[in-house]
Amino acid sequence: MTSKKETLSILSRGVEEILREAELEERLKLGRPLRVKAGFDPTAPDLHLGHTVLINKLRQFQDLGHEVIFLIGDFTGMIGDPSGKSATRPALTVEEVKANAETYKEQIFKILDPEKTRVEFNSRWMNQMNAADLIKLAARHTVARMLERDDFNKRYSANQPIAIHEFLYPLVQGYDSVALEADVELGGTDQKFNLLVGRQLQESFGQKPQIVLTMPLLEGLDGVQKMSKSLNNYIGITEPPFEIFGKLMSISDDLMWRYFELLSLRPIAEVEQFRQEVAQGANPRDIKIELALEIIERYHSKAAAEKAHQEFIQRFQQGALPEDMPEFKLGLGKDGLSIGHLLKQSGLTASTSEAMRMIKQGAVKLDGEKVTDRETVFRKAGSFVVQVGKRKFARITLS
RNA sequence: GGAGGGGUACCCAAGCGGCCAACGGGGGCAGACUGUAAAUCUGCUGACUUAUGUCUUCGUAGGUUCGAAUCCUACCCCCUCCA
Repeated sequence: MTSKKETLSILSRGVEEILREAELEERLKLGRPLRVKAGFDPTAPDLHLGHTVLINKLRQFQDLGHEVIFLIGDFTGMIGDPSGKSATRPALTVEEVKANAETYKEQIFKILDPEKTRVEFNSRWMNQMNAADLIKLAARHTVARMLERDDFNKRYSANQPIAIHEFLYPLVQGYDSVALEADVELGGTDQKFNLLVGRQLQESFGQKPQIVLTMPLLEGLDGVQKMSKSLNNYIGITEPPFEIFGKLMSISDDLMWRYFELLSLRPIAEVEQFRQEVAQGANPRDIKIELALEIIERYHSKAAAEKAHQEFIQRFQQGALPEDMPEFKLGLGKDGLSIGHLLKQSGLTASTSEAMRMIKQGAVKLDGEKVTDRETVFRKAGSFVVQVGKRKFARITLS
């Protein structure tokens, strides 16, 4: 059995804010499993490591014996959200939501225990509501309080439009907590306001207000901006192991500690141990390898992690060629094939112009030999390996 | 409805008749250094069998001119102020 102090330290690891911590302590003392809820948008079922920060936290609750509710916001997803941000969210069909939900499950159960996870859809209770119910719900909150939310506030004072229904989203999310009688709700820091609406609504419905736990948004591979697909600074959990390995190895040492804190399930003491080793001169690279192994093992398998590690060593420490690389059979034609066209046709460069640039920069190798002559023309049949930069390879057969 | 400002390459942003394939910054890519680190330095960053060559690009469509991202006309879109 874990002691109360330990429990709290596990649960507060990496957390941005707990509202309110005293309440959490108190509720833990009740000795019953707490209902822990986290909501997910049904539009983007492709999880990356940034999303897993929150899910990891759910897992920690689960490990401590609490009940985790993975809530899919299909009701709101089916309405769509035409307002606010730059991109309009498209309304999803029932089928799409279902398909996305399945994908979600597949992915989250690599972290969560399916036996101990309750998956819910908020359409279950929201579809029961009629207009009068919704208005009654809306009556429980005020415009002034809505305007406290940062982005509403900014838009309001900047005279930018706020559609009425935008006020309804926090209400619906908050009502989810009422419907589920949640004890705890997790969310990203950007969700703080919505989570607090949940607290307030619960209170107004005579429930004990949920404890709100916000998780930081994970920095992406660049170490600065939040991890997101559109910024292309992410690691998807379904990516091939070797890719994940490589991406993790290329993060900065500073970022590595951040990732340990938020992505690793190792005890903090162990991470502290690593820190000390590095302080005493250990190569941070080797610690980074530990991180990469752990993460690949979770989303793939131990064997896959080992294999990625081996391949990494061979590729980058011993300079070996990758095991599989794309193969191309190209025709020589009457006048032979120029190097520029070869690179373009094999997809190693986007255009012959780019091919020429790459050669000029010394990035192109033929069987390990740097190509210096941009006008190289192949006239004889044969087979060889072409490399562009550090990562792009292809086996070419000319005939 | 009225007045004004603006739309330039992946993003920001100069240019306002020729020297503009378009300054500068960011991002990205490549090279050096390394631990595929990070940071730093250097180069590249429209396409075309690379050529002191051609073609396409500055919201869209036309026009003026030997010549336009730059001037004119129409249209579309965005922003600010007024009603």
